Amino acid sequence: MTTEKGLLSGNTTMLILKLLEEKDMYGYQIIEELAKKSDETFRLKTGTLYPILHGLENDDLVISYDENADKARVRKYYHLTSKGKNLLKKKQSDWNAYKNAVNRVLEGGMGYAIV
Amino acid sequence: MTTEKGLLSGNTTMLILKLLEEKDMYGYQIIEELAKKSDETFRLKTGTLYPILHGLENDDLVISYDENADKARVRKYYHLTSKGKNLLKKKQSDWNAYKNAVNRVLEGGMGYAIV
DNA sequence: TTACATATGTAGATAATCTATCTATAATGA
DNA sequence: TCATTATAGATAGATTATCTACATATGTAA
Repeated sequence: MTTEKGLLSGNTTMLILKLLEEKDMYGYQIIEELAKKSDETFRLKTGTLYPILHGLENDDLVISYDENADKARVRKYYHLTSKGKNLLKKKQSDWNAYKNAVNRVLEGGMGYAIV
Repeated sequence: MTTEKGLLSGNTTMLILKLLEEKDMYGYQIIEELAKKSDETFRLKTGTLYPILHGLENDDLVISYDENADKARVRKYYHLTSKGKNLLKKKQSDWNAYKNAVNRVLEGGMGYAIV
């Protein structure tokens, strides 16, 4: 009944794409940057993020490449493709429409004027 | 891959409670009013709305009563309880925090200044 | 040597919403 | 009169998103 599961609900992909628009990042870094920028409101679980990244790569919205962090450790960086940029644009526009519609309902207005 | 299932994702209950805060309504009316106020952005499916209303009643967030629309037809009106009003307040505050966090990420800022 | 941070990953559970279907009556139009 | 649409409420089952929990492995600090 709590109803507030993950808070993110639906916009996770948009936020990930947005971060990758600014610069290439690896998974762990995405989690930390998103937490920082949202002031800890969003802290993705690995079980949420990695499957999403794999799905994005599978759909050619991002491409990945490996880079060595130190001798033994390898980081998997993700880069936004132009297809991914287009999806991001669409998702941002959807978000704005959604946000505005919620606000209209919460502001209790009439929807349209009765003349 | 569409990712945009219902658009509502998570805030349906808040929007229903908000409408009921203004006046008592029956299910069908909630669907129409929400569609009107959101300029058709949100048009709840009956399979979404009625289970939510039953859940709200079960949790004492709303109470229902029957009223005759005409000789044969009965409408089931829902009334927001004080418990429901409190939940609405909390959900509105959660929504604002969420919305602001998303906007912070989309505006591409730093989250906080490095001094 | 214990613990924590870094780093990636999968399996299974849960919750929210949707699709699809069902039952009825009233009103409208052909 | 017959078909369609609007009104009104409801449930079963599917889908999807995200979570919890686990698994693996290295580097670093206490």
